[in-house]
Amino acid sequence: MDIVTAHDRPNTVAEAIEIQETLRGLVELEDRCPQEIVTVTGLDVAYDEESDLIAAAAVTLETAGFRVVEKRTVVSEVSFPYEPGLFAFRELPSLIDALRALDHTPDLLICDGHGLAHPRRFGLACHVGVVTGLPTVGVGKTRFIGEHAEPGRERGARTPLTDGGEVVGTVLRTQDGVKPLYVSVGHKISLDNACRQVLRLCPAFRQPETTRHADRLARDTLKEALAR
DNA sequence: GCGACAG
DNA sequence: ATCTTGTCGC
Repeated sequence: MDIVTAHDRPNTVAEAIEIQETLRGLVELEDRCPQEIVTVTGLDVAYDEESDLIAAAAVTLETAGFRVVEKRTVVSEVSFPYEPGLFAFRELPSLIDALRALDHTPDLLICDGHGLAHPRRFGLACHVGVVTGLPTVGVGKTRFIGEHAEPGRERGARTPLTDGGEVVGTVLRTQDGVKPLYVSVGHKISLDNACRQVLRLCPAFRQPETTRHADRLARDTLKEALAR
């Protein structure tokens, strides 16, 4: 698929923050998802502290049946340290390369990190969305910012995630009794639709099928790369 | 100044 | 993210 916007590689924390402040203005909040979301791509990475290697995976599924239709992986060296609020700069280069290698452009991207639920309202999901021009959803496993009430224990239960008086995401229970997921808008999708899609992608487990596939593929790819 | 802090 | 055994529950 084509990548519409080039992404900068900052050399300092201050530079990275500056880039976020600039790109945040490009996030589109209007839902521009197709009526029928046929394919969804899950993104995830795996790291190796010793070698500084990072393996990124992009797996595209058909929403009807969750069949894998395409998958790509990329192994490279990390170029930015982990910094809360800036970790997009660590994963972005590899993720974008994996996406670029896809033959078909998906209808939606599911990211393993927050979107608007970020200190500067520009988490990984927003960054991926702006760079690809595609609708993206941010799915976090733990809270980063904001406050929220505990959602009911049943699948589908949710409570708003608020920060500084504004709703920045939704705390969504994707299975009965499991820890909830933190869903937030990345780009070109409404929070309501984002939750609907995430719930649809979680028919049996806590995490979306897309993320589960990408997570496993990234891990296996890294292990294979380290074995040689 | 003291905690909190996506992956 | 990753390091890790046993163990509770379906």
